[in-house]
Amino acid sequence: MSQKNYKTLMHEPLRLSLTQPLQKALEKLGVMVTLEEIYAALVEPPNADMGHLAFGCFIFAKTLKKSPALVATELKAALLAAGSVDGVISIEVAGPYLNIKFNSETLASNTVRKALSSEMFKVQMVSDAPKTMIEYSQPNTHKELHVGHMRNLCLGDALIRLLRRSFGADKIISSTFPGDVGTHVAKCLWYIKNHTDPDVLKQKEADPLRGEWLGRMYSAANLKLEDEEKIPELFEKNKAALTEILKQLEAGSGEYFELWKETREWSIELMNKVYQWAGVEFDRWYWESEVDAESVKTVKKYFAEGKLVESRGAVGLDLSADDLGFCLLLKSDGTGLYATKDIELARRKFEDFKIEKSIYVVDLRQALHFKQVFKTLAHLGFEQAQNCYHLQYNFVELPDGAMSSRKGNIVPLTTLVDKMKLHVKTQYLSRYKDEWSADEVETVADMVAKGAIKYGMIRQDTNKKIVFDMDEWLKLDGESGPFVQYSCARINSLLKKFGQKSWDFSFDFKGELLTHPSEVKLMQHLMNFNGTVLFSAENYKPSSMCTYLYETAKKFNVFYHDCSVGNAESEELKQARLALCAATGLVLSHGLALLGIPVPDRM
RNA sequence: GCACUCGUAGUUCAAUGGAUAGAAUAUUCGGCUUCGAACCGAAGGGUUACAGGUUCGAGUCCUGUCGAGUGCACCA
Repeated sequence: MSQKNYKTLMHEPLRLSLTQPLQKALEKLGVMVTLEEIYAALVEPPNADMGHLAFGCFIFAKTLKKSPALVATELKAALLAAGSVDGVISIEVAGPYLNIKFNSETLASNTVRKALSSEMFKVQMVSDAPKTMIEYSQPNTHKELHVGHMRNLCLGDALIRLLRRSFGADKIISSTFPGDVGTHVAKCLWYIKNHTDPDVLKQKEADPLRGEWLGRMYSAANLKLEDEEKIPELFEKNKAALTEILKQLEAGSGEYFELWKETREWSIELMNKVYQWAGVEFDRWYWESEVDAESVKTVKKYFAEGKLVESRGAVGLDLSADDLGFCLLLKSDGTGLYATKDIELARRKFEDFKIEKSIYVVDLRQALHFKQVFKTLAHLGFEQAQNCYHLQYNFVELPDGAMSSRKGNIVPLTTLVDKMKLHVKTQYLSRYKDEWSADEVETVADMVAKGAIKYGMIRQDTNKKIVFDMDEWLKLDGESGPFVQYSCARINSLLKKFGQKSWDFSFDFKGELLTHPSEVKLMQHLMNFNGTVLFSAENYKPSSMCTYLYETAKKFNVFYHDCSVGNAESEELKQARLALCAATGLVLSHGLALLGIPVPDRM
């Protein structure tokens, strides 16, 4: 991982409230520790019955030459001797830990009230954040988008949102790098010109699904070419044809260039359609066709400056000292490669946006490629190279093996979305068919489908592959996006039932109201919202956010089961519980928004 | 051959070097005349692949072994 070149701030109020008393007590024991170190050592106990926060005494054991358990005992005594800490009702020694409990009023005013006032969602968590670009979604034109692309898209989008919240929106720039040139394009165009009825092509010009059709033509082209490969005569003929197409594309003229210009748009339409559905926007689109020619010039310039070497008639950089082999940048025929383009692209990113940090969301097959590129960039004198990071993720596979648009055995994105929506409508929303308008059913089905697909793509650690099984994906019980959305819908209907128009209302917490264990556990968990956001962003792990939201929803459902709002013992308690519901709703909806998942009013 | 990633319950997955390794799913049992059952509760299910090492402490870090996947010079 790249080095940390920013400062994290102490942002969580309850932890913060303990840092000074702990620092003073530790000072009495003869240990000097910064507030930041204490803040970092305040962790969550294994369960809320033990305490709401725990302080581990391991780090001082060595300096004091005492066992951590003894330090804990002495620290408790020192804390008590200094007087009571605001809001703290008990401090228990449990082995090396100090388990600390707060009263409900303190818990509530630092979680529920801060959520209701929106303060929780605005607090600054980082200072001096580096200007960072995240590149994600690098689809090829002339190929169909499938569920594998979705993992990249969901991951990248969630990361952008989490980073913007944690580091500041103005520091984060999103970009995409679609592949609109290359042999895959040539193959597709070859097939259309030579093996498709011109009338069909004409018809496609008016077909809203022409982007999808183009992708299928690419698969057909591959099958055809593989088929004809066996016949030497045809093999040579096709090879010559593809070379001619590539030549026309490079020259920027000819019938294939014209066809490329038109069909390229069809693919872009499809991309835009998907991005719009997913709620994804890019600050900058870098096209492969745009850096292609320039990248060769750039590399030639570096070669002329003596920064690159010649080897076996080609140009590149020998990285064998770093166990990275040879980074090839100019083929012996003088043309560039993938790495050539990435060098030029990186240069532009650094210079166009003055970024200090660059993240690439690309699958793990490119691990060596990016190591070579980053090393080469460093060699060429780019200081930012040390802050380049390849966020790799594993593929989405089918139960019977890898997906390949070349072979045509893919699950198109549209198929997954359509099946998911249909499933939600028939299995769940059909019960409202007399109550809801058809429009609402459609809108809600779409939102729930988004919740299921995005959550499913993000929840898993990036290094683990996802085996895509449609039947499994359609099961929406248990840990899933819709589970979290459902909890929001429940909260919404509760608030409506008891007269609150929205989740935004204020409530003044006084006295011990939310004391039921399920209420306390829920509040204790709400306390960790920002910490989880920051953790997810810093470690590029949107999956942690999924887990957090699932647990929040789970704890809410337990509270909902255990504590009645309508039949609360007093009006005060009822209001307090409503406030807790509303705060939970806000945390869930803000959290889902950070994953790009919408929240339906009801479902 | 070398490099990278992974190996945790029947299955799919969690777990900043920290307390008794947690969820979901499947199985079995229980809970709607009740604020939404897309929910809640209970039970069983584990030698964290294996062997060493580092330390107060290892699923996590290091070394080795085994297994799975992916890369490794003119494709992107």
